[in-house]
Amino acid sequence: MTVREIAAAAHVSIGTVDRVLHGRGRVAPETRAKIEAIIAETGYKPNPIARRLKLNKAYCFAVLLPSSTEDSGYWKIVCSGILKAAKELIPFGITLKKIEYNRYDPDSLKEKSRLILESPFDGLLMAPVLPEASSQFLKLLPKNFPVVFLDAELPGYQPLSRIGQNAFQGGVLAGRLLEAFSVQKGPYYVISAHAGDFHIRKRVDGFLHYFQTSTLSRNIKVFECFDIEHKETREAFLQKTLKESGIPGGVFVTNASVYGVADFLNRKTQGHISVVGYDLVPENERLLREGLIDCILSQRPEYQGYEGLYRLYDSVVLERPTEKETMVPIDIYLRENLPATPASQP
Amino acid sequence: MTVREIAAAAHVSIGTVDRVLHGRGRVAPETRAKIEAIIAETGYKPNPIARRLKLNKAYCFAVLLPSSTEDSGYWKIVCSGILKAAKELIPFGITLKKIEYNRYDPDSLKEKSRLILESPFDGLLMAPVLPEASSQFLKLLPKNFPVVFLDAELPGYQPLSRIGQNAFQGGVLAGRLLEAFSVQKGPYYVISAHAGDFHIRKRVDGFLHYFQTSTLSRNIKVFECFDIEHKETREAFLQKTLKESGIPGGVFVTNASVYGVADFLNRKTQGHISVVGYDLVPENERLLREGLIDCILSQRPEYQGYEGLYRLYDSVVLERPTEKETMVPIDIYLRENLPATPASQP
DNA sequence: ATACTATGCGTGCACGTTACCGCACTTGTG
DNA sequence: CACAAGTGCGGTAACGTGCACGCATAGTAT
Repeated sequence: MTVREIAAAAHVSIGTVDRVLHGRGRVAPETRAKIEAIIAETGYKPNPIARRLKLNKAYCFAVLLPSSTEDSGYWKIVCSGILKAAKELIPFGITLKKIEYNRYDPDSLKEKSRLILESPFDGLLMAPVLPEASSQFLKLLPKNFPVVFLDAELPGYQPLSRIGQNAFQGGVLAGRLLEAFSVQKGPYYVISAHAGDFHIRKRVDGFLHYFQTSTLSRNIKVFECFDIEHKETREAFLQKTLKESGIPGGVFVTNASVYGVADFLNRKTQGHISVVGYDLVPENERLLREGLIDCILSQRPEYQGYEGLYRLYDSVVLERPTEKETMVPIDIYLRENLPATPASQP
Repeated sequence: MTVREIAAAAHVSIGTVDRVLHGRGRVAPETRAKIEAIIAETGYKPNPIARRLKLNKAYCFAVLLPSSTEDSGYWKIVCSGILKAAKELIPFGITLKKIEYNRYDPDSLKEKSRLILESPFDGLLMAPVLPEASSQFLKLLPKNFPVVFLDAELPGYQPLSRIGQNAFQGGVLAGRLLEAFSVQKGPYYVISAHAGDFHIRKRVDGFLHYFQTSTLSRNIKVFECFDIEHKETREAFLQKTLKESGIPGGVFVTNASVYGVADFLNRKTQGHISVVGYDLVPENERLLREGLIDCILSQRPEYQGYEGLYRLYDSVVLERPTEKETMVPIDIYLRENLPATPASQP
């Protein structure tokens, strides 16, 4: 079905059909009704290809993520997914305006926000890990501006779409896996960075919940380590913790910084302490392969980035309805299912 | 960059540029050289949107899968992914010709192949689970005809693309997980259906390999159960096996039929026997939730179908290069990370 | 000299949509 | 009655590509 066919069926010109379709200009009520009837009846949808060709508009999407080097390289993986999608979308007129901020510094986000607002853009892909600064920034955007959230959420703000994970359930699963893989059952330590983050808190809650509901009763201690990515700080913290609280049967680290903890615990102490952590960043993958980490939970960061940009494209360019919220499955990685492991036997 | 711009730069008309681009008609050598230089220099790529609009060709892709009801509904999930992609691709002129065959009957595949060949099609998406019949069918297609394989592979045939999993590694992982989750360590039974299938054999090999290389020495027995999807046959087989070989500490079922085994073992016998199996079909999901199955390995069937159709689209319609082989990660599902589990706490 | 062919290239239409211009005709106003 | 303003609608030029038709010019044969 084309505008031309509709025009023929209604005995009018395509110009008139166009006016009905786009609500511009004036059309006699009866003509309008006739055309609308034909449109409804035939289920006409404008050909997106012709549409794109004619409009020939370039779209610019802003991408606002924490720095690639932060969170142990987690955001770099998200970014690679975004760039993969962006590359595919080049012929369709999509360009990116990518800006990184410092996730430890709300002022950095504010500054970068200003930078973003300087030039116009048609959609925003962001990870709202700094709730307040993010909220403030979003207030500056027009109402219903297309925004896609990755990873985190922002209570009170309803974006076009959100891609993330059930963090509470991730914590529950971490509990289950730590219990399954640890040789010495408890005590378990939870080591948490970014404890202010909404979804990090949820992970801790989930972990505790697992041991509260199961018949197992384990001694669990929750610690918070500031600046966990900094080696000296981290090791001093671990040293102190082990000294004061003793050696645990297992440890759950709530984010991608688990490799530093596992490295310290399983290289510097005797025996093996089971370690479960989050996110398959390269360092974690290495330690998992070496057996210093037992298990990594993951939230498909590359997929999140890739899919996130496509959501914007679908919604803004193709004007298709998009899923409001997608929960990414919680992936479990052991040494045995690391991606691209050269199989021991082909 | 457009043909018109190239034409202007070379001081010729777009017709001449077109002849150079498509190698049709005659062009003076020096004119050709000049145009080719400009093309190379500017990295001109025809606008895929304008191209599609002009060509306005309808494409038909054939889909050849085992019946949706076979393999405990596994193929239905694959299919849902394919249909999701097909729906998205409707505005781009893609239609499907979907034909199911009986995976237990090579003659059925032969018959359906004939049916497919009756009308023309531009690409083929298939799961070559019946190696010989599949090979014979593929011989009838033109050389370099675009074919995408899902799930299985066909030694000796190089398709446009293949999406599948490292089956051997899946078996290794199954060994690791059964060992982790079983209360009573061994003996372990492997129950295998479709033992003739290439990748099912690989799973068994991987499982055995895990216990050969690890320091654990477990008693492992491999059984084959024909017609495992049929309840009476299955239960008779299990009855007999338990009687002759005793109660195992854990069981690995090499395909989606694991729910029937788990149901029998953990509902009809005392205590809990750990069960690890393959593929998150609805029945397996239910038993995992109920705790009768401990762990399910999965190969993202929906993604495989979705991605498979997009590979054909990318290659045939957009004429983009496609990845030759993609290994899907081996997903691990426990009760705690089942998709869309309503979280115990929001 | 005329007719004919080969060569190299320009031109125009089509794909379906959008956006705008402006023509007829009606109605209002003095 | 003249003129202006308002109303409804037709026509058409792009967007960039693909494809076919056909026009000049030059070379060759009759």
